Amino acid sequence: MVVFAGQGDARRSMELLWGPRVVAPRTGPGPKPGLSVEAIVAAAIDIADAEGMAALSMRAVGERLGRTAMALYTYVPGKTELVDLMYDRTLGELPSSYPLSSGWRSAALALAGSLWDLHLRHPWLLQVSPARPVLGPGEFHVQETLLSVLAATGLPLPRVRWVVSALFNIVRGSVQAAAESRQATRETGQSEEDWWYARSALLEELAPDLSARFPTVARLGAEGEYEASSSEEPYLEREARLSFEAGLELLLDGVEQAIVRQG
Amino acid sequence: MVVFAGQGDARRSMELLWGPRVVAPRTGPGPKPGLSVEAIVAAAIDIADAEGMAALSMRAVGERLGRTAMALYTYVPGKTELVDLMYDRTLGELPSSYPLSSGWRSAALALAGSLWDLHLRHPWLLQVSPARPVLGPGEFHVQETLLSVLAATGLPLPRVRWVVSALFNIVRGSVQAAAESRQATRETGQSEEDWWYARSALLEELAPDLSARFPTVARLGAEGEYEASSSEEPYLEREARLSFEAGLELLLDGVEQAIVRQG
DNA sequence: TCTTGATACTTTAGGCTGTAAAGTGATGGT
DNA sequence: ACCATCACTTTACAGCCTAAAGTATCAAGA
Repeated sequence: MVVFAGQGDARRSMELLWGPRVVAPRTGPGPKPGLSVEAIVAAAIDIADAEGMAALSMRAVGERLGRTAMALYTYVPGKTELVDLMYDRTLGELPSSYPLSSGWRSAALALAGSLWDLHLRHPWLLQVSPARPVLGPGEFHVQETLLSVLAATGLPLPRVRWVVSALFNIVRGSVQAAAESRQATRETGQSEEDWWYARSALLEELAPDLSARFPTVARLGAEGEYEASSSEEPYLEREARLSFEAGLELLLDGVEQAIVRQG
Repeated sequence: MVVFAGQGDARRSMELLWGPRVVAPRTGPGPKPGLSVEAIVAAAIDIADAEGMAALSMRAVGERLGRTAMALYTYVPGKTELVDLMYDRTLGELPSSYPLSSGWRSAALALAGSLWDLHLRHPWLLQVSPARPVLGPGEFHVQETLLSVLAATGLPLPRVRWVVSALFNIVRGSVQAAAESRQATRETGQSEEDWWYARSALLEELAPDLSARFPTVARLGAEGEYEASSSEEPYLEREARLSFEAGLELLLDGVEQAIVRQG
């Protein structure tokens, strides 16, 4: 059974999120701190970037900093809060300037691209789903950036929020496909081609009536212009990016129409 | 370091996914099986539905069936495969019939609604992100349903796939917000109102310059017509549903425009 | 200068997890 | 009657998070 943070822990979390990131050196008795919250968060992010969220343990973070796992508890209340900090600090990386001089649409496209890049650099972001919003500066920063760019559509702000939410979800969903494919390739050491080849052989054998049961899927597969990844970009990753761009354009077309309608 | 399934395990997984769900009673020496893969999967789904993915352990599933954890390994290779089965069987629940008689748009809306309901009934679906597609009958069923409904737009199938992907992502993203809010309320025992109240007081205290740093967010909060949940539906859940519906309409507007454009 | 108390960090320990390996006991075919 | 087979349990182990206790280091007060 998971134990949840009480009132006091909530305060502690918020202080870590919003407090000063460079702490004044301690005065008074006792040894000086050898670490800092920010150093711990940075180390944790490095691990998650390089080896995935599954490899992120307190031991691993401690080891990377030359300490034991328990040493971290001097700085951070627990793993949950550490992950919240990783999440919020990483969101804070999103570039904030998207010139509206060539219109809101191109600004929105650029912003969506930044979001995509951010998630591809830190794919574990997608596995971190705080049960409730973290309410840290990074999360506010992302919301502010999205809202302010899309407010340039001239739509009323509550509707802009819906657009923001749809855009955000399209980005996250499609980048997830790209990131997972990349991670699977790295971790299994099996290329997409090998994986597909083995799987489709198995499918053929175990479900020979596949194209009768799922005709549209089969038709799509048959029409598939698979063109064995002529470029560097792996097939699934490319597919994910294309579907991201296409879905985004559709959404923005809808937004444009909404603008026209309301006059 | 995570160890990944080799070739043989892939076969075993696919057999479990595609094989007959009612196994013929064994002949030959030895005791008769007291459980079945389907019973185990059903028990696991029950646990995940009721207590969340974090509460799903092999011990818990075994206990629910009156066995030890290890008994399950007679039927299922490991927890990974069990989760894949849960995922695929649950996707198979999606209703498949969406009459196109009143047009593709209303069919698409109904289908999106079904997807939303399915995810709200089984919120753990969102936490299960198989590194690569499971390729089970349930997954195919969902793809087939989505593709066949949206193929009625008349767009070329590859473009339909992009629409499907965007629609799916909008549903998943917004239902995630709803599900997480619901889960947090259940697990913490703290209502949304209490949570917000405590948090906003803390924010005010720790980040007094909030509305200067994030003016658009602040403006949205100020214009907020929070109307303290007059209905039964909690605020965040209602917000999530509204944003789902609005985002979906925008996307479908974009699709309609694409149809017109291509003539 | 010696003592005191605060504090960074380590050690130990406990309860949880998934699952490998070995043991148990019932069953049906020979 | 024997025996191979197979469902299931027991035991064990490595890993996880983290509570609690112990240790070493430092600054200030007596």
